[in-house]
Amino acid sequence: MLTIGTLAKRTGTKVQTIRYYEQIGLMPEPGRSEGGQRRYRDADLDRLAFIRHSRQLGFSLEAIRELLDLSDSPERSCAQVDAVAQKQLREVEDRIARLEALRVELQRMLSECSADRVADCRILEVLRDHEECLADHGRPAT
Amino acid sequence: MLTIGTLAKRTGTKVQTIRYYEQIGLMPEPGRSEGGQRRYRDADLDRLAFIRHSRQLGFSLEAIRELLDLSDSPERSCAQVDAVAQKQLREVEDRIARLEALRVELQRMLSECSADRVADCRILEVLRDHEECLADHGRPAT
DNA sequence: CTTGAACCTCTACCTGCTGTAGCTTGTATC
DNA sequence: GATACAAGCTACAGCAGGTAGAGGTTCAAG
Repeated sequence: MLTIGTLAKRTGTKVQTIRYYEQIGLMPEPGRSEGGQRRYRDADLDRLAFIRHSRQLGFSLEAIRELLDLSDSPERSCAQVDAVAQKQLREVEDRIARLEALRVELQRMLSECSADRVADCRILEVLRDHEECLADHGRPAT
Repeated sequence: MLTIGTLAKRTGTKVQTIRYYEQIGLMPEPGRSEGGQRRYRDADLDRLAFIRHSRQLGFSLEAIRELLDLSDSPERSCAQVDAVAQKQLREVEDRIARLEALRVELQRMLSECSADRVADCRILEVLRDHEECLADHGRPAT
């Protein structure tokens, strides 16, 4: 029987985060000690590790929920698992592309500014006037 | 005198967002009509455009606040402006690097899985076991 | 038996908005 | 002047994905 602190240490998660995952139904409600403290099994440790690792790969909690559900039915086709991962890959690629555009723009901005007074600062000028931008950055980059 | 809706349309911002910026002190409190509706000047439009454009380049509201403050003192050195932009560039580069690592990992995961049953799915295996990862992805990728 | 670390619940806060409810104002048309 | 309707107003709740703190209880070692 593992305490919440042990789980936290072994998976590199904060204690509060584990309780949060329980609250949103991502982790099951564990058993309790006499005094009411959470007591976990090894299976819970595995599940939490899965969640954390998926988070590190950028999956949303919703996607992780889906992956966990899928992995509970081992006889089903893994096409759905594939689809979830593909979607995640596309999202990551998207984000990279958008950030890349920002990077180029920021670099250009910085390289252009050689003024020393704020009044002549090219950076501020570019920020003031979208027209001076070459990049197409419609959405904020998340 | 411009209404909030006009400002919204011209800058591609939602009306609520403008009110939110006012609430957090990023936009000044504008004058009001007899009936209490906000009425803006052209300077407000410029300021909002600056904010929105900076947001599109990924600057945080805190950074934007700083940039706006700096641009209010045109005689000062623009070194600080430069510093803010540099920091933003570094953050973007960081995020790109982390996402790039994720991309590689996700791609590898996907290419390895040729099972059709969930039970044999490589993707789920990799997610279960961090050790199977080559990439070093300590933090979630934001 | 006492100490002190670790646990408990509950609530609020973070960023950067977005949406809704319920009401008021402004303006164009008749 | 009456009326219709868009657009404005305030206030509050909610999103992701947690994090922090208050104030109190339990567990395990010595």
